[in-house]
Amino acid sequence: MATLREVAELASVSVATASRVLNGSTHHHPVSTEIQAAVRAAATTLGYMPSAAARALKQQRSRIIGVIASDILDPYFAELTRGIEVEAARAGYSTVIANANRDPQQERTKFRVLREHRAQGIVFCGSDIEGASGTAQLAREVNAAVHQGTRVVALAPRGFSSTSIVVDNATAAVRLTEYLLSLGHRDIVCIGGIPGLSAAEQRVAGYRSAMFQAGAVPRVVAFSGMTKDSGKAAMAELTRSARLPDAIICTNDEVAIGALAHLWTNGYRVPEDISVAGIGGTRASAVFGLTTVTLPLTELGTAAARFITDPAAQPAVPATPAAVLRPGLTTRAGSAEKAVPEPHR
Amino acid sequence: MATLREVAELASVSVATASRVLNGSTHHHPVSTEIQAAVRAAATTLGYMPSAAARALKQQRSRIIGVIASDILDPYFAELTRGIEVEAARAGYSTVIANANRDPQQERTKFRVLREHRAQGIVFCGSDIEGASGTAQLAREVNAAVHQGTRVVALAPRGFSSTSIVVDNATAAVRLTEYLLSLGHRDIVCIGGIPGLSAAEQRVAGYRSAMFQAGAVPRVVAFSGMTKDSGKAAMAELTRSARLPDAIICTNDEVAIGALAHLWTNGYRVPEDISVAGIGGTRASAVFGLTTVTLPLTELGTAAARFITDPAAQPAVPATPAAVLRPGLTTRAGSAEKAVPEPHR
DNA sequence: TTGTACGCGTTATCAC
DNA sequence: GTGATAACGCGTACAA
Repeated sequence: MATLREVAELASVSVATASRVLNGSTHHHPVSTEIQAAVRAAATTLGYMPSAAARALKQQRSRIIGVIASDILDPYFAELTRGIEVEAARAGYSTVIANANRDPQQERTKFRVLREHRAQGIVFCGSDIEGASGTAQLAREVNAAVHQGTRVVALAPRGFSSTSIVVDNATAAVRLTEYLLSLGHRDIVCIGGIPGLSAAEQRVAGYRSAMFQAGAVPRVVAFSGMTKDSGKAAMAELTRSARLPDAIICTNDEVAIGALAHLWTNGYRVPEDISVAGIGGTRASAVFGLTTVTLPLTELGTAAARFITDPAAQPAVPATPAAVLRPGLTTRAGSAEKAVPEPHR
Repeated sequence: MATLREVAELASVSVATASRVLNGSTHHHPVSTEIQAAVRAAATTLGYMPSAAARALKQQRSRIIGVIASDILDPYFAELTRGIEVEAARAGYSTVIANANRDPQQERTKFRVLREHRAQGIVFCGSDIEGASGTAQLAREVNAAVHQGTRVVALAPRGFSSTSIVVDNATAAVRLTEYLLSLGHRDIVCIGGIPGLSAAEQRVAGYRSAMFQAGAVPRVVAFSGMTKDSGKAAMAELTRSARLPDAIICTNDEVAIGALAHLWTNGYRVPEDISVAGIGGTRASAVFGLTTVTLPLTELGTAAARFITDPAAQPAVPATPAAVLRPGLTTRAGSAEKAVPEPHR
């Protein structure tokens, strides 16, 4: 690939001039029109493309935002990622997305690579798994990086000392459970998600506390995953048992959609036979008319990106946008059929 | 961030020695055990992290694979991306994923950024939109890059001269249509997708030709998008019309799932009232038991990544894996209820 | 076994 | 307005 030097030679000017024309501040450092034309022509014929590596080396910064997504196949993270990406592009930054497959070891690797590339900031999408092999080491490494000045943002509960922009998962689950109780449901079962996953645990805890509060008996099943597949499997298990519960609360929308898939493809009617609800508010949930708590995914991503790109926002941590209960078609219609804003923090 | 020089100074050795220790070329260039320990200790205390920029500049290669995804929210591309990423990581490469939002202008921008970073190869996930503003320019730029030696792989039909690993969309649609006809359906409607999108057009063309072949009348509706939302909207439109068709063929799984969402949430029974089929074979399609043509997404991604990471595969273009018809629960059970392998190319 | 010195492509600081 | 030239951090011939 052609270098600046070659362009300069072809245009019979110095590299400095070529640099000024092609990458630089012609405004602060005027170059005559003819020479500008000559340089541009040379660049075109040579197919010149500036080297990001050389520029980063010289300027000591990268204009790169690193994103470590727990599972890029989960629309929850895909939407977060998209929010980050849009805002980053607006500010002239490139986004590097790395998929960690919910594996702390992979998170560590990706984190290291991103740091080697001198990413200006690194965003973690997805919470940690307590006790998983590598979680503690990752936390140590992140803490060290933060201490060194790297900007790290967590968009989910994390056991390290980064900036965090996190919704209140427990409260979201409480509101959702209260809503289902208000519809007259008592036998409400919760499908659990991944054991140890902080966000899931918080949601389950919220469900439990709301059930206790109402004098109802909580029942949590199927700590098996956060995907449609695991939701479907959990629902299949439940339908095999003697009596169907009144309602199902799932730790996220994907699990809920998986549960719906099982019910629909097996002749059950929702919500007549059973109510189903999720947490997240992904686009998919809207398509299925799922009752859920919408978390402001795009806004979370935007806030994270802005925190990294905006040098002025140095100490200020962006406020967490509110989660909102969105009643849908998958729960029996009730009297409390209105959106309940949930401010917090 | 600490540099190699600082590490060397702290360990009282030369930068050359420090480099040898920290980059593991110790095998070809032995360093005494004590000095190794000293260097490593210094690196740890200083929190040394090698600069990818400096290394790339020196070594003239990046170990980066760039991926330009048409729509990261579409699981089709997410699965492709994941396939690329896994194989890339296996070979010690980092994957940079860029989302183009189906916009040729954004594709151009991302492509340029990836080239500036001297990505060793760039993979396009998603086909082009004929006639869209920017498509022609993008093609010109890609052709120039290819001509210059950049490895570009397209995983969907594209109007430029890159390597391409593409499934035969037309044949996939033909097989699917023939299958529905074999079930006794005659009034089969096709939901079209995005106008001008090559992959969608090819699939629609396959549907049309199979219908003509059987003496049936093709009807294509709703060229509005490739998302669940657009599938749902198209289905809503169809259910408003006088008579429901026998079956629906959708250009991709997302649209089909959107159609199913409308049917299920409005009391229709599938496949009793109407059959629905998609193309793609994403995980989501399996969860819903959708009849579809499975395209080997992971394999496509793997092949693309391997083509880029493996220098030996210089001229050889990987063979395209086969697409397979997968009858599901969303089409009336018939006599031809077996998977039909579809070899091609 | 260890050290010296050069260059990768770019930008910034000078001088002219 | 334009041109030399010195870094930026690293890897690697080559020398010792």
